Amino acid sequence: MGKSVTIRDIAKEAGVSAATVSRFLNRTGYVDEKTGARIAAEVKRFNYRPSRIAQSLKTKVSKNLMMVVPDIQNPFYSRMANEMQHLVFAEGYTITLFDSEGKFESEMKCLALAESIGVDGILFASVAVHQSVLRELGRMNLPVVMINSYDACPFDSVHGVRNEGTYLSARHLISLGHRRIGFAGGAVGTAIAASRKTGYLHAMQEAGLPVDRQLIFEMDFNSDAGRKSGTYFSALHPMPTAICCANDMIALGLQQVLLERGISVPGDVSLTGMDNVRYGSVCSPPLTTVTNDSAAFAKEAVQALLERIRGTYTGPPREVLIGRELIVRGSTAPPRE
Amino acid sequence: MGKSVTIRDIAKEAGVSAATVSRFLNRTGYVDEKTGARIAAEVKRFNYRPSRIAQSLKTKVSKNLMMVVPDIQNPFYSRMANEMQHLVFAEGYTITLFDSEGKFESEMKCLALAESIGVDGILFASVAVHQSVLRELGRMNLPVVMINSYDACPFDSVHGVRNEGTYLSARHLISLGHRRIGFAGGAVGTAIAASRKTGYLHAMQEAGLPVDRQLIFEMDFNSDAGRKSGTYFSALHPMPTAICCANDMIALGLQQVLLERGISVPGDVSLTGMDNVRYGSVCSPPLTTVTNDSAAFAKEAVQALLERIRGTYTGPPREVLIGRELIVRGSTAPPRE
DNA sequence: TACAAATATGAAACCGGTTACATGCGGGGG
DNA sequence: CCCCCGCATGTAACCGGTTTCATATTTGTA
Repeated sequence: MGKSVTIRDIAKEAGVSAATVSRFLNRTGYVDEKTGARIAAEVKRFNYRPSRIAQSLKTKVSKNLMMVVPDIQNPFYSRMANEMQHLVFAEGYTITLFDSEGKFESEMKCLALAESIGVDGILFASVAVHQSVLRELGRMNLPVVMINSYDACPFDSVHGVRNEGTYLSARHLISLGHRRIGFAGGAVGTAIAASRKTGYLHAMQEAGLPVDRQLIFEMDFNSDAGRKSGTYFSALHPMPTAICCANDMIALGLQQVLLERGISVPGDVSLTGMDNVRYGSVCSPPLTTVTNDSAAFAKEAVQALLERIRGTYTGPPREVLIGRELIVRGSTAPPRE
Repeated sequence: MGKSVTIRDIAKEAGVSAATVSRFLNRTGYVDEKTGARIAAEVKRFNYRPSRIAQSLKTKVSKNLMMVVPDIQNPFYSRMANEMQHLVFAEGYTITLFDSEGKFESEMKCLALAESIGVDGILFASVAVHQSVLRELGRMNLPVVMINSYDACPFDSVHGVRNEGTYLSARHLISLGHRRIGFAGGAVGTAIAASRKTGYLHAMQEAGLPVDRQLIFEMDFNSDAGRKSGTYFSALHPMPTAICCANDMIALGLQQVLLERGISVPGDVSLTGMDNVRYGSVCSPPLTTVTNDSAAFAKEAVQALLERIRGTYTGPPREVLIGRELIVRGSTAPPRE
């Protein structure tokens, strides 16, 4: 940081007191037009910028938010981060980035950090919210918005409509005529993985289709897990004619294994993902998927948080649901007769 | 932020002065063991954390760095961001994220912001560094590390070996026996795009192969541009037997168009990318590419910056080069006879 | 034994803003 | 003519730490 020109320097140059400069800059209280012009000139001349740190100390408002994500490399979160940063910047806030890697110990550390650096609020995205995290958040008594965590919590939250994503993609497969539909799930034990599995089961039951436990393979939300599930499904026989994946990364990994083994997509097996990551549309065949509109998540979360911070809204916790949409691309087709 | 327990609260409870508490917590100056124990107990009891803001105001050290990236959604940068955040956190620093979208006006705004919030240093990644940005950075007199910007600058910098990436991939294509090799380039006018084109040209000339201007298509660093270049190249005849792309996103877009048109990869056309983004390995065929080790970028940049901040190094600007490696996967093969 | 050095602590100033309070001046209403 | 109010500005305290300086006690040593 180093030292820089202070409000008293400006005051001296303009021949007024620091209080007057402050009043002028913040448009709080009266200041003569002539005086203001002099101050403005000195501010410009010295390129003076008030120290946010000094301001924060006095006003107890840091204009800084903490953003916690489980994996900034995941396109869903990096998109969200991008959007959030721009939104809050427009409102004069900065964002301190913290990547928890989904580990609850890191989340705890990050809360301690948030407290010591003094943020005005927290945008908290987590795949599985631990009780002690909730307790700590409660104790801190800070505005918080929980993102994409399906666990119940006493804070404002924004997430996708529960179970909807895989419900939409599975229903799409069913409507194409598939009956033996597999499911490649995410990390067992997380609320989000459970929700995605439920969507699939719901679609199956609604259509009166039997659920074969052999056709369900659960592991994790990344492409490695997708490859493993590809190995699993391609060893089955008969293979399912379609596989509903809990997210795009799984689907991409799975697709790669199928293609390696000469199993055609969607000729032999149809595939659906979920999240609509950028790369799904660039693959061959491009992946049928369901949107998970991170920009909308960002917008709602930021808005809710700022309303809390500003006190515009003080009621009970609100839950914002982000709708989803099926995007049909090349990886799905009717089953071969 | 709101109000919280202060050092004087702790001091009062422990029956000492604030100065003693400060000395104890920072291990600066003498403090009796018994007294220390009492202080420690109160700190624990009240869950006291010193206010970073107050500390910063007095010490002029914010323990906060600004990270500027042109596109946090680009896997190269999100990986880098992830790595950087963890590295600096381990050293007690936080990161304020700023996404400039590659726009120089945003970069300027961000520097003003950096100055007012008072950061200890800047990790500055940019695809094309504008003169006024350099001037502003110079004026600010802050530790800076420039990342991946090939433009000359008076700061520490870390970037890939100039021209190396596409040189490696083009040479690989040549060694497979290709002679008509196309090039799909990035945004004309940026130093990085120029460097990648140069690598390709260098490999061609070294091998004594003619450079056909028809086989060079330059546009941008994303998959849309890749699709456009796919349209361009597939309309050519004869088509090149291989195309060297300036990055993976271009290659993925290009590959998609080729496959849509029934042009086989690598049967009809071999394809190389560059950056080794996660998704390249999941596509089919998986993409032959060149690493651009963002974790290494992060490590070197953070280390250089911290050395400047700590004054461990005070010499002239240093340039760290990150080596690259060819990764041969399924998208390249010898040309069909 | 006496004096210097080491140990232990507190008072108060300071960092750079904001803000409550005091003050002075000019004009309008009674 | 006096009083009160709106305007304009200054003084000083304050936010929560750190740090300098002073002071007191203990320890070490000549």
